[in-house]
Amino acid sequence: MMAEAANDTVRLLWGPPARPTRGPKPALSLERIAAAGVEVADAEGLASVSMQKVAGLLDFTKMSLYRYVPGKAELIALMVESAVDAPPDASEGADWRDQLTAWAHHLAESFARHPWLLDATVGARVIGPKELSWLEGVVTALDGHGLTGPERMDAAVLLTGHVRGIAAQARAAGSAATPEAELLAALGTVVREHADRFPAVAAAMADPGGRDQALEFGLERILDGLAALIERRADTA
Amino acid sequence: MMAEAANDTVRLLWGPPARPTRGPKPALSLERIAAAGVEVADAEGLASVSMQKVAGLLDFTKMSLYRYVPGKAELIALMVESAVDAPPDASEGADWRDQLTAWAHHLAESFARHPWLLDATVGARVIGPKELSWLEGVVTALDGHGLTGPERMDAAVLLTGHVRGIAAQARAAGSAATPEAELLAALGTVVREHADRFPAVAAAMADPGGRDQALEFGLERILDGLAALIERRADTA
DNA sequence: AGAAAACTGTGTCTCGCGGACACTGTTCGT
DNA sequence: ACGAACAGTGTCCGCGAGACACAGTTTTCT
Repeated sequence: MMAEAANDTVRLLWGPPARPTRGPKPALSLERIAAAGVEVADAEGLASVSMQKVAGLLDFTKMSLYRYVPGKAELIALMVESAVDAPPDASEGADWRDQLTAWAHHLAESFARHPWLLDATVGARVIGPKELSWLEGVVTALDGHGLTGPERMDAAVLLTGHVRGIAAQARAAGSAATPEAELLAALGTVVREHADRFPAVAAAMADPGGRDQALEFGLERILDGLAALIERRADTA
Repeated sequence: MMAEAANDTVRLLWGPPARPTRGPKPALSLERIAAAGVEVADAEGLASVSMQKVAGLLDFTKMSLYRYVPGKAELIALMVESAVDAPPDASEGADWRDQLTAWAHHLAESFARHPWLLDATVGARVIGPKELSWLEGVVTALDGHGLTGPERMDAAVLLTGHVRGIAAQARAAGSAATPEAELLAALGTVVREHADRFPAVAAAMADPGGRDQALEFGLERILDGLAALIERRADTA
């Protein structure tokens, strides 16, 4: 039964548009539904996405959505596929390092545009074509530099994890007036109050320095590390 | 009002045990409640944690929990603090690289023991002492190697992001019979069926090679990258 | 000592959620 | 023309978080 659900989702994300014949023409479409869901999530967060709200935005009943989508999980999967950008195509001229840099920046932009993607892409789920093409981008960029298949996949996990971490941090710090900023301020207060127990963090937070370099910083470290490995492999080849 | 909630949570996680005087003695404690929550989450996942279930496990009414905890968010914050291990203390003898390696492995173990920590630590939230001490661990290990405060914090984000990514992947692949494995199998099928659109991923997945190296792989790359930076800083000093 | 105040645990209620199901109305293939 | 397949609706259920009023218990103040 869980297998059925997985198959349903796979068909929704990967299958053909599903062309039935008889009966009234559907007034809605997966695209419109997904777009409405994205609109709600962008405005009020993923937690506020409910069948009611999405249907209401389209001037339909909640239950009518179930004619298109088996359940909420599938709706969110569609929203992810709809909201995530297509990865930059691997410009053949650029070397792997430039390609991956562009890749990471584009992915970070997707997360910045739709912060709820962070919440929607946690945990086990069926992956869609667009999401998979991001993975493909990394693996392609690293092709032919002496790395094994699993190693290239690991590199993708590494890069994705970093961009996600940065996006999470950016969301917490972003848009000064949001309740999230409240929490960041609370963290600062707490650290200052307990500076004796957390001297290193307290000192590091007091230390000025160009902020907003977090994406770049981690990215450069990762790419340096990959470059070192690639060089080592080239030497021993 | 959101600020109130944040302050409540800070007080719960950071404040003193809160010693009231009058009235009947509380039959419960934050520790027992958090432990019960952890038990539910370990057994059935974070999504199954409800006030009802947690209260039932303690043979109490749902509403009695609200005498201890302002709401569900705070309960989960307590659960996180209760479930996460203490970071390894910075053995003075070891160099930063060994310290961070141990750090990453220990953190990964926490995630392995309590997979729901991945879900519980997404998004904006108040951070507790134990969680903060993990951050302190990284910043301390990197102290005195020419890195600025923000850079050391960025390194922590980088490492945390990686361990999280690995934990997420491990959870998806783990315990063969779970529904999660179903999804992984579905991904394999999909990639094989669309090998024309995703040749690099298809090839990489077909490529054999020692699996379960993902944590090590990314960690080595990150540490190599950090080592390169540290060396560069030492040269120009 | 006694009364008032503060606190704990409970029962009841509301609202919003996801989803099942039966029903009416529409459209197309035969 | 007629019946099958399909679209959208209304009603219903169970579960979740949380508000609130209440009864019982313990401390503190007069």
